[in-house]
Amino acid sequence: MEHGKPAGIASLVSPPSLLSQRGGMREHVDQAVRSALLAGRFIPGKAVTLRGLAQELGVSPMPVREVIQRLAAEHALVVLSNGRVQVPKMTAARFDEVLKARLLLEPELAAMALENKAEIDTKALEKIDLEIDASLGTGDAEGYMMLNYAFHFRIYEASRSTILLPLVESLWLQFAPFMRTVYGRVGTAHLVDWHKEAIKAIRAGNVESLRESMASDIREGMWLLGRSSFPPEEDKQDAF
Amino acid sequence: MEHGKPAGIASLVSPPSLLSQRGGMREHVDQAVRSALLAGRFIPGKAVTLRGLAQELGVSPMPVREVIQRLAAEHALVVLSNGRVQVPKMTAARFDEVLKARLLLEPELAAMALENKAEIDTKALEKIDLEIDASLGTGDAEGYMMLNYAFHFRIYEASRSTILLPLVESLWLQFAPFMRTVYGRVGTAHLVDWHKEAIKAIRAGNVESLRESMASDIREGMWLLGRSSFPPEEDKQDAF
DNA sequence: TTGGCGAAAATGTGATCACAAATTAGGGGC
DNA sequence: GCCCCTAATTTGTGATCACATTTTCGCCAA
Repeated sequence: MEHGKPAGIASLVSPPSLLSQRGGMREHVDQAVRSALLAGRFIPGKAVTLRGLAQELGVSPMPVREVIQRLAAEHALVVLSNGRVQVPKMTAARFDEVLKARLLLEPELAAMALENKAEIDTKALEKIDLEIDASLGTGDAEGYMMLNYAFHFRIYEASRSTILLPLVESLWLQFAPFMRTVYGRVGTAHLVDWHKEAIKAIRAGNVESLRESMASDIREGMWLLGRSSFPPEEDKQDAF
Repeated sequence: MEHGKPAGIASLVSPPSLLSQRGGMREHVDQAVRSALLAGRFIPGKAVTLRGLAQELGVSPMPVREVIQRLAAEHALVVLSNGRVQVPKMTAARFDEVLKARLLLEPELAAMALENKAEIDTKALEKIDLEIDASLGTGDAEGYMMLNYAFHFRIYEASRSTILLPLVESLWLQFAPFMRTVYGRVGTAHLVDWHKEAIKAIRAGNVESLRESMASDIREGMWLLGRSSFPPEEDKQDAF
């Protein structure tokens, strides 16, 4: 398995705004790795090393250790039995379950968000959706993924949820890296979304319509991924 | 706010079986704290200190730090803005969401488990249910909670789930401490469960009946908690 | 070229230290 | 008694170190 720098994680390093607070370094590393995961800059199966990440982010290995444990708890990273850390590989079973979980939780979250309709900036959503169309046109997979994330979570955050929302975030962290690899193979051209229908449902205050728009968006977006082939289990994810 | 030792966390210290492996200390601490949380030996709002836990478990603060980050990522612990760590307090909003999430996920998990019916040891479930009745009779709240956890997850684990199951575990870690405080106030006498109906549904292979049994069990078990009063928001969970 | 053996490098883990920030305790003045 | 200010203690954070294990690389023989 070839190694190599995890491809510009440090690219989106936030200026030292709150880095001098308590846990500032950890927060910095956490956001950097999370963004990288969600944007698909980490390839499934890729090894993640403590000192590597630390050097790349310009911090000591210490905050990186804590962040890795944190992300491992959310199953965004896996710690093999030999201690090595890597981005988990997708399997057919895992994929089916992620789809099921998303369909259970995300429409519900959207419905909850609609109860605080005033907090949903549909104008901003339209802007994001336009940028999504643009990124699809240029084939910018990474940009598409971040924008798609922004679109969904701009809605979900209006739910003021403290339980369901973190669960869904964990799900996104888990399938995003795989998503990226598929887009790298088949491109983003055939992608269609139900964002415009969702915005319409929000404006109309139609909960049921919003639920169905989100469900359709998830189902069709994931369908493209599901038709793709899963990595062969050359070596087991972890040999206990 | 009074302090005090977190009450016998080290009680269930496993013998040094696999403690010399990689990450052995961390695994040890992780299981100890998780068990304590699920059994309700941590009271919501209680401060959890790094050095305190470390000394109690006979390890250096290092593995404790990683475990705390791990549990904080699952929202089983919260890291305040000043760095202090505590067991999160329950609020009405959080409680409603936990109930909603449980009703969405756990019946589904039980249904998935029934697809591997052979892996569900109904004989063991009956034994656990008997012990639950016994613990209710003696008012052993801590024992009841661990047995109730065992009952549910013995079923769920048959689902071979790698996505939904961890999400549900995160939920249990979040409401267990609160559950314990309520039992401490109102006792466990009025507790009724649908475990016998669930076992019957499993034996009959009746998926829909199992779903409803689990939903009823969750609803009625949580109803007792919901009627209880939530801690007044004397001080905010976290002052940013 | 290929397979395997041994040295060298890399990696995670646990421990310890120094430091800053926050909490707590104590004492003095009102 | 009550409040406020200061000192002592506690606590989390980041850094560094030593070590065992693992992986990787280089070399030699078949």
